[in-house]
Order: sequence, then C-alpha cells, then structure tokens
Amino acid sequence: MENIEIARLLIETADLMEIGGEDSFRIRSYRNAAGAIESYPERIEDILKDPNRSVTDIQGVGKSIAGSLKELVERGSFPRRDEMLEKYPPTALEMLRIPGLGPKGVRTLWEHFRVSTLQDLERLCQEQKLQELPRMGAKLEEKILKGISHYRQSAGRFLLNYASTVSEQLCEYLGAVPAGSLRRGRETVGDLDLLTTNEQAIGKFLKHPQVHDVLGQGETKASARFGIEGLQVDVRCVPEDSFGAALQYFTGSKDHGVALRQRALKMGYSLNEYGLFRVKDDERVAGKTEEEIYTTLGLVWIPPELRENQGEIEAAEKGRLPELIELSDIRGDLHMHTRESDGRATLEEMAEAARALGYEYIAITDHSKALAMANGLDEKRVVEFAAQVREFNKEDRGIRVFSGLECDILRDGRMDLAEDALAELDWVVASVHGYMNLEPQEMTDRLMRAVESPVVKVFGHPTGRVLLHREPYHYDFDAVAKEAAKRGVLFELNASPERLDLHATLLKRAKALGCRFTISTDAHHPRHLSNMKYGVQMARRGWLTKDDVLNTRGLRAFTAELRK
DNA sequence: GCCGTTTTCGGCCCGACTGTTTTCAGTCG
Repeated sequence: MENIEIARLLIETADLMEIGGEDSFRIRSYRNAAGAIESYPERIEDILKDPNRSVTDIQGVGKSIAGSLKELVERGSFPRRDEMLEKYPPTALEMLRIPGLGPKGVRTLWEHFRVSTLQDLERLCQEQKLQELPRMGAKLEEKILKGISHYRQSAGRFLLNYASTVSEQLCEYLGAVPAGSLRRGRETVGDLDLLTTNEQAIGKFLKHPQVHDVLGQGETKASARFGIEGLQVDVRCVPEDSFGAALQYFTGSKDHGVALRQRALKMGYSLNEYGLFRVKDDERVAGKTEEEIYTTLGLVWIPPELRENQGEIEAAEKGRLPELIELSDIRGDLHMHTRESDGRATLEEMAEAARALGYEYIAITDHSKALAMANGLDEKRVVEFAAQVREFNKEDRGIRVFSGLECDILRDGRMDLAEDALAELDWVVASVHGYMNLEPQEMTDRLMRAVESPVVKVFGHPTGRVLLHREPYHYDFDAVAKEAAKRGVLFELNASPERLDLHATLLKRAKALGCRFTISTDAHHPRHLSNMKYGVQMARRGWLTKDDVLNTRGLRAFTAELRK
C-alpha cells in the first residue's frame, strides 16, 4: 500500500469521525498523521516491515495510529475505521464532497431521512424536503443540486499525481510504459493504459497484490482495478514491431488519432495499433517507433501533450511545432508557504529543499491577513519578514530567497495589505481566496483593479478551480489577460495537482493575448516542490516555450526583470 | 490522539460570511 493511499484512508476515517461529532482534536490528529504520511519520503509499509524502525518517529504518528497503520497495511482497515463505517454508510462521505454540506448537515440528513446516496439527496432537494429540517432552506437545496451535478461530471476520475504514482509503480513492476491521457498530461485521468512487450506482464499484473476486480483478461490484454481507490488499469502486451504504433494509438487523443488516420489514408496508408500499412499491397512501412510513423506521414514527431487535434498536425507538417518548455528549464519556484502561515516547514528548510533540486532562487509567499485561518501576515509581520529574508541572504546559502507574499485580493479588488508594506517585498502574488461566487461583471471589475495595482507581480491560480471539487469562478478572462499583458503582470500556472491552474486552453489564450507566465508549486511542504513536473506538463499542453515562463531565467536575468 | 513537558496532563486555530435567522449554527478557507 502506497503512502498516498494510507493517507486517504486516514482522512476518510477523520471525515466519518467528524460526521459522528467526535472530539475535534482527535480528528485533527488523524488529519495531521495523514498529512505527514502523504509527504513522507519513505514507504510506510517498508518501515513497518523493518524491526529496527518505528513509524512513531514520524512527527504526528503516535502509538495508537502506529497500531492502526500496521493493521491497515495487513488487512486494509483498522478498528476505528470499522467502527465508524458501522455507524455511517461510506456513501455519506460522498455527500461531504458537496459544497454547502458539512459534517453536521450530513449527520442531520442521515438521522432524519436515512439519506446515504447522492441520488436520494438529489430527490430530497427536488422535493424540497430539506426545508422541513431546522436551519435548512431553499437556497441550500439549490446549492446542493448544483453541487451534485458538478460532482457527477467529475466522478470516477483521478488526480494526475495519484495516477502517476500508481503508474510509476506498476510500470516498474511490469516493465511497461504509460500511454493514454496520463502520458498526454491531462489533469485528471479516468483509467491507466500501460503498454509492454513483455509477455509475462499480463500474468504478473493479475498477481499483483493490489490488483482486484478483474474486468477482463486474455492473451494480450488484461483490465482490472487497482488499490482501494479502484483506479481502472488496462495492460496491453504488444509485439516489438508494433510497439510504436500501439503507443501512438493508445496515447490518443481520439481526435488526434482520427485526424492522423485520415491523413494516412490520403497518402495511401492505413494506420492502426499494429502499424502503418501501404493500402495497395498491405506492406507494413512503419510501426516500431512513433517517430517513424510520424515521419512517414510527413510530420515531425509530436509531443504527447499536444495531441489534442488543436492545430498540432498542421504545425508539425510545416515544422512549426513550438519548442516546448522542459522541467530542466526551471530555475526557481515563486510561490510557496512556510510555518509563518499554513506551510509545514521553515524558510530554511524550503530553501534547502529548493537548492537540492538545483534551483537558483525561490520566493517565499505566505498568506496575508485576510486568511486568518492560515495565520496570514499583517503589515507589521510583512516588514519583519522582509528583514528576516535580507538577513538570510547575507550568508551564501547556494540559493537566493526573495521575500514575497500571496496577498489576498479583497472583494472590491483592493490588496489585503497597505501598499507601502507590500513595497518592502520583492515579489507579490495576488490571489482570490474568498467571495468566489460574484457575478461575472463584479468579478471582472475586482480582478481588473487587482491587476492595476503597481505592487502586484503575478496573478495566482487565476481561475480558482479545484479539480474534482470546485468550478472556476466566472469573469471576462480576455479583458483581464489583456490588461495584465499591458501592465506586465504575469499569470501563474499553479502546479499543485489539485489546481493545475491555468489549464491548457487558457494558457494558449493568454499567450495569444501577450501574457507571460510563472510556473510555481504553491508548496506547503518541501516535498511539494517536486510537483513542478505537473505544472511543466500543463505548460506544454498550453504550447508554452521556455521564453514564455519567467522562472526559466537564471538568477541574474530574473533579478533584472524584477527591477523593471 | 499527539506532543512535550518546569513528563503523565493540558493544550491543540479561528475569523468571516451566509442564510438556516432576529441571535447564531454551520461551513469555508
């Protein structure tokens, strides 16, 4: 069992305990332990197997949870979880995912109506039965109905980081490579497509301890679910001569494949997952590698992230594909948090982790005071923090730290902190964290005002979406992007796997309008700095090159840009 | 439930908004 799955089960238990109205500090302990485990560099399962080690060495894991962890990896559950699942059906957790319903609401609905599925909840709202309960009304019913509809659209999909973790593990185990939407870098993944030439792989896959619910199995293909989360995995075994054709075929996208096959036909070829064949004599002319297929069709090889039939075939034909940004181009990370607000590490720890990644600089950007829950900084603390960073930089640490802030954009578009305090800082990210449901016009006015602020360097997570959970807020994107381009305010591509915001379509749009970008992780822990790869992959989906992204500049060039 | 003790029990995070309301509980971040 991977750490990420263990963490999920602990969080699920904490959610159920919350519905049960248990002691909030005990619940928090479970969440803390989950957070520590999720970001722990070693596998919990390996530590548990080692008689010379103890998981209680992990900050946040004590005796009780250590015992639960042992049971969890042995049998997939533990007593506290079993107990909670007896009281409340697991589907209640699904109701918790609906915005507007918290633990108390879920509990009330369960106790009054025995509602346990979204379907029942939906019917209840449609029949306006919620209004019979105290403190529930028509507006809530409406909000829940909307929430259910959004939730359904995203159900059954998985975040890229989870799918990548599973994919890496299985690929190593099987000697396979990923295809499908994971390879294209889609922000969510419905199922994993793995390809191999190893004939033993199918049998091996089915014997994997975390593989269950076999959906189909044959000589060359097996399909099953993986892990507690039930991610569907398809493994295909293909002959070596067809490997490139199969990789091309199963990487997709569907639209890209259709366009490519049409092109092949026009040129007298037929393309399928076994190869590229001449129509007149059925002779195979390509198939071992993707490159030879694309080349034979008069194209340069197209990076998987671009394969959406959005103009990439035409560009490849003319040799005008962009030279896409790569992870190794990144020289710094410009959005991260420390214990000053809601991060888990110190400035020194974040800087050291970034230095270890080979970065030349970072900006520390804790929250501002409007985010009281996160212990956001006020003017006084900002000034002190800027001084602390100057002090830090006096010694050569092998990395330069810039003093920054993720400053809230207030409801009316003003910055959360006074401009003279913000002017003390090197780097201000402006972000929306509240009043996300404004009317589009009001939201546009608000963001225009924020972008007009002379202290703002970059607009953070610009659509506000939280994948599988929250929809982006509505505003006139073009208007804000044009203004940002005019004033030299950058757009952030937030690399956190929960956000990946901006997404490909808007990246392309903003680039066309003259915008430039940063790619930053929004790390709340040193481990999160490695999420940069997901951001870069999204940037590639948005056709961005090294030049489009400010934090590909070396320290000297970046500093020069700051002074502009 | 965890942590850190001036060790074995006390502290751990809370402000703002919304609408369920007319004084405040529940949700969100």
